[in-house]
Order: sequence, then structure tokens, then C-alpha cells
Amino acid sequence: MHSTASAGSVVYTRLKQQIVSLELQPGTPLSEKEVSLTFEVSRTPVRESFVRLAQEGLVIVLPQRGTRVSLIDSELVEEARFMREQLEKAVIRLACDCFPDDMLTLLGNNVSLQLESMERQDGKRMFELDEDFHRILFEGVRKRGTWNVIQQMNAHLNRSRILWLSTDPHWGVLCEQHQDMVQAIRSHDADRAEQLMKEHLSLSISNLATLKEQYPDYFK
Amino acid sequence: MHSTASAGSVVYTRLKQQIVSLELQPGTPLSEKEVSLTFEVSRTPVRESFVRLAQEGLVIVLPQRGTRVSLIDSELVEEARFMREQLEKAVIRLACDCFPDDMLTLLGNNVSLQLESMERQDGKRMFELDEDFHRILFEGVRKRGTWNVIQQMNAHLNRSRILWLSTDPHWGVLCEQHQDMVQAIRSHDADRAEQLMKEHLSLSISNLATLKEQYPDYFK
DNA sequence: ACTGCCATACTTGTATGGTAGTATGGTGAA
DNA sequence: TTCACCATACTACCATACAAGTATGGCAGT
Repeated sequence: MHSTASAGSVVYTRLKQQIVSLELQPGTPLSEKEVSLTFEVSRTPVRESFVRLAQEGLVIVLPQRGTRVSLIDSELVEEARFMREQLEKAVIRLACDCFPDDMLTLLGNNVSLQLESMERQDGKRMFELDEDFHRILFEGVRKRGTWNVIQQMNAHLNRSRILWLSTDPHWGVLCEQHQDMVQAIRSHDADRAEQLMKEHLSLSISNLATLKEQYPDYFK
Repeated sequence: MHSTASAGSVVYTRLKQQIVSLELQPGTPLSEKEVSLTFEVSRTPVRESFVRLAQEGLVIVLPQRGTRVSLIDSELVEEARFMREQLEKAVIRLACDCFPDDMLTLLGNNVSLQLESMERQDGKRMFELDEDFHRILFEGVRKRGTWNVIQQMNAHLNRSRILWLSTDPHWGVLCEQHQDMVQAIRSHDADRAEQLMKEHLSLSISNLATLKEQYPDYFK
């Protein structure tokens, strides 16, 4: 199976990754022409990726003027946190009621890997594992579609969390909360699980105001 | 201001409206060529609209084979209801705490219009007013971005609700619930408001199984 | 020095021809 | 009859040319 993804999808995936990782800074001007040259494809697939990114609010297209990476909208960041809090509280309550064993195993393994990564001070890996942890929760209660929709808002939240990485991630607390949540699921303690999740997610934007002062050019 | 929207946006908007209203039935094959002829534009803007619709799951693109209107995924419909329940319960609690007067007025007017439309047996108008009612709630507590993201899942939920229109919408109950919710917001009774919202949204898919039997070709 | 105009070099938006992969129907051989 | 093969007519995908709107810098006139 040499099934190669379409050029459009490749460009879209790569650009999105670069934007969310802040490799492409908020406000950076993009042009169809320029991007098509760097990716060595024509303008058509580039344009297709711009359309998709614009729909997610990751780029802003100004007709006949230009396209650029969107600034981080702190209102959207807060809304993303709000959405996740409401949905993840409900999801973890469901998980406490009923959660597949194999998924529970995955959660346990995930937390173990988190502990390892923390030892290695590997922030990037921790970030990925954190994402995986929450995704596994949604999959375990069969709410994958919900998780996918959240990702759209999450792209904005994640950009500010990436900024956070450069300051003080204090992964220790987050990792401990993950462990406690797994424990709560195991013991079917929904109230405790919900409370843990609420505290957990409140940390994700605890320093939004600070970041906004520190990187004023990145925010709207 | 003769500012005309781009051809791509026009095609996208019109196709989406046709799909959600079931004017284009689930499973209907679409082709860039064919659609470009009916809209009298080239294939490029049509293709652009397909990309956007595919991202929302309203059409399915099979590379080199064809594109067609997606079938209604009843799991997604249920997830959409789940999402709305969690988020709207939280939103109406916020509204009970604090809600702008002008927005409250809008809600009141909206309910009045609903009563009128119900007299006229105007189901389509009721549907629009119902959407407006909930959107106003989100706007009043400054969660517009959240509402926009919900719309993506809502497209699937709405297709099944449109089917419902042809059977028995019993708008009376829904309208009464809207009235009660406004009253609860006025009297800052968050617990009652949340309970009302929960019951209200549970009605939206009360007959999903029936619809699935009645229109098997429309569902996945 | 300052202002108004315009050529020019950008940008995105649209149209179109060509390419490669896929389904289909017919034909000929076993 | 049945099966393998192939011509053909689709499809989405991509490259490219052109159109139309916008910012910019220089130049002429005041």
C-alpha cells in the first residue's frame, strides 16, 4: 500500500502543525504563491488547505489582500476551556459509570509514560501524552465525534499552552491529577472525578493574562 | 455596498442549506462538474465548497470515485444532543446569574413570535425561532464561539429534526419550555433552568429510532 | 515640502486543460 | 454459461493562465 495522501492534505496537516506549535508565529503573513513554492506544489492544493485552516480560524483570509496566521483570541481560549470543562466533566462521570477494561489499561500505560517523560524533562512528549489521556477518555465512553469537534476550539487553547511550556509547565501537578482521575474511575467515584477534572482544566489557562503581557504581539 | 460574496461562498452556503433541509437527500451523488453547471460557475469554487462541507461531515469525498451527501450518522446525532445538553445547561446557569436586559428582551420577543407561528402552524418558522432562541442564550453569556462550534454537530442533529417536522413536532411543549426558561432566568432560578433545559433537549431526539425505521435509506 | 495621480507589483479569486485512478459494460475465450 | 480482459466514460486531483482588487513607491504639478 503506497497510498500517498493528497498534496492538499499534506500541506494542510503540515501547516496546521506548524501553526499550533507556534513554529509559524501568530500574525505571520502567508501567501498562496510563497507556500506553493516551499512545498513544491501548485497553488491549488495550497489554496485548499487555506480554506480548511480559515474555517478553523487558524488563518485569516483577506480577499485580494493577503492571508496570515490568526492572532490568539483570548476570548476563544477561555471559551475553549469552558467547553472542555463542561464536556469533560460529563464524560468522566460517564467513565466512572462504565469504562472498558482495555481503555482503562491504556490510561494506566499513558500515566506511566507521563511519569517517564517527566523524569526526562521532555515537555513536548508530556504535551502529547496529555492530549492522548483526554482523547482516550472520550473514546472510552464513545464520544469520539465530540472530541473531534472540541479539537477545533482546542487549536486556539493549545497555542497558548505551548507558550506556557516555555515558562513553567509544572507538569507534576497535572500528572498527579491524571493519576487521581484514573483512580476515581476505578473506584466509580463520579463526584471526585468531576471535581478533579474541573481543577485540572482550570490550570490550563491559569496564566493567560501573564502570557498576554509577555507576548503582546501574539494576541488579539 | 454592492459587495458580492465570492462564488465559492455562495455555492457553499446554498449547498449546506440544501443538505441540512434535506432538499438534497442523504446519499445523493454530487459531482464537481454537475454542480458547476447548475450554479453556472467553474469547478474551482465548487471544489472549494466540497472541501468545506467535507470538513463538517456533510459530504463524503471518495478520491477519484465521487462525492456524495453523507448519510445521517445516528451516533453523531446522539453526540450532538449530548454536547448541547452539557453546554446549554452550563450556559443557562450562567444566564441565571447574569443576563443583559436587551438580550432578555430579545428572548421575550422570540417567544412571542413562537406563539404566533404556532397559531399559523408554521413549522419552518418555528424551527428558525427555536434556533434563534438558543443562539440568543449563548450570545447573552458571551459564548458565541462555543455556539458556532456546536453548529457543526448541529447540522447532523438538525437533519433528523427536519425529518421529525413531517411527523409530529408537538411544538406546544417546546414553546412552553422556552417560556418557562425565560421565567427561570428572570427569577435567577438556576436549578430549575438547568432541569428545564435538560428535558427540553431530551425531546429533540426522542423519536430517533422511529425515524431510522421510517427512513432507513437516510441513515448510516 | 506637499499633494494627487498613476504605473507596478503584489494579493486572492476564477476558469480550464490535462492526469491518474476507478467503475462499468461489452467482447471474446474457455 | 462463465470468467478474464479491455475500451470507455466517468471521477477527483492538480497545474496553470487569466481576472480583478489592493498596497506601494515614484513622479509631476502646485
